[in-house]
Amino acid sequence: MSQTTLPGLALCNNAMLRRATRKLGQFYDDVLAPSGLKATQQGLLYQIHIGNEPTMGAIAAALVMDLSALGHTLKPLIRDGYIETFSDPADRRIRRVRLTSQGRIKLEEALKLWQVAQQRFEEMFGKEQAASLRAALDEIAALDFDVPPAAS
Amino acid sequence: MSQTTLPGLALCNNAMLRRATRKLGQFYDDVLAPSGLKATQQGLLYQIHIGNEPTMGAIAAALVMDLSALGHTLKPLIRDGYIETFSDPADRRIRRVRLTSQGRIKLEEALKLWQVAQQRFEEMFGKEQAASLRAALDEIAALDFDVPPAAS
DNA sequence: TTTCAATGGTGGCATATGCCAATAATTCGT
DNA sequence: ACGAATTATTGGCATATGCCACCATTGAAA
Repeated sequence: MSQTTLPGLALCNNAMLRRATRKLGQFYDDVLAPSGLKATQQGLLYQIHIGNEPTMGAIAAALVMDLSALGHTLKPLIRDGYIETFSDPADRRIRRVRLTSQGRIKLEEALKLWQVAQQRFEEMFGKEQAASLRAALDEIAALDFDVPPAAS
Repeated sequence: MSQTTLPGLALCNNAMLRRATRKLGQFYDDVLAPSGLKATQQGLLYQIHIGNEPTMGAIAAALVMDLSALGHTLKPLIRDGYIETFSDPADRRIRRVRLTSQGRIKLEEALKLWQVAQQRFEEMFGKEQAASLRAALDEIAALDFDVPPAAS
């Protein structure tokens, strides 16, 4: 009877977010499977595609992702020949990323599948509700939890 | 100009969900850091705590998580002495999980920090909005994307 | 220009998650 | 009771993500 009395983790915003992410991620991954890409990879390719040979830092910032995490995540995509990186001639610390022609083809293929997943999900969840959910999620991603000390 | 014309990934429900999860996860993790637990681990300890010596399968189902993933995630917690598993006497295939006394203490400690994170987030995002967000996320976790073939 | 702090990445290590192929323990049909 | 089908886990391998330490390059100060 304990479990009916205690609050459960349904109150934790973070836990609920992760749980829904697992669920939705599996669905998008399933639909994208025929392309051989995971949803995260497709998103990454797309982000690179819409950027203008973006820098790693720019991509990481756009995705609210740790720079080193991004680096790790790019590796399989580089290995599989979908993207390539190159140093910015003006500042050799900077590395820019772009799709290879193979990457462009693969992205196009994956986008078709993505549309299927996206549509199917919104059909079940509600297009309106999906839009407001995305808005809320965007707000969260933009929140500025003030960094602790920052003794300037 | 490409990037101002093309839709960006803000339309992808899955990508937005992941992005928000990264952001919020980092925040909760930061706040929980003094306890030495990640937010995922705290959530797991809590889930075990409110269950009645739950089975691995029950926990995985509640969290909409792959059973093997759960197994992997439990390892550090077992290693650190916060939880322990034991076979169900009635069905030795089943393994049940429970907190150790050390785990109960650690969970209590982490819960205090969790409240701080939870409160701070809701203060910024809005208590009402957080509640409806959780409701939406719960709905997603409960969706039944009909499994493909299932030729019964 | 010599030096040094700041910027941008990479590599190592650890957790989070998933899929698939064993394994072990049960259950069931005959 | 025996062997097939089922159930509950574990282990191996791969991606997703983060933190921290370290290296290369710049830009600014002395």
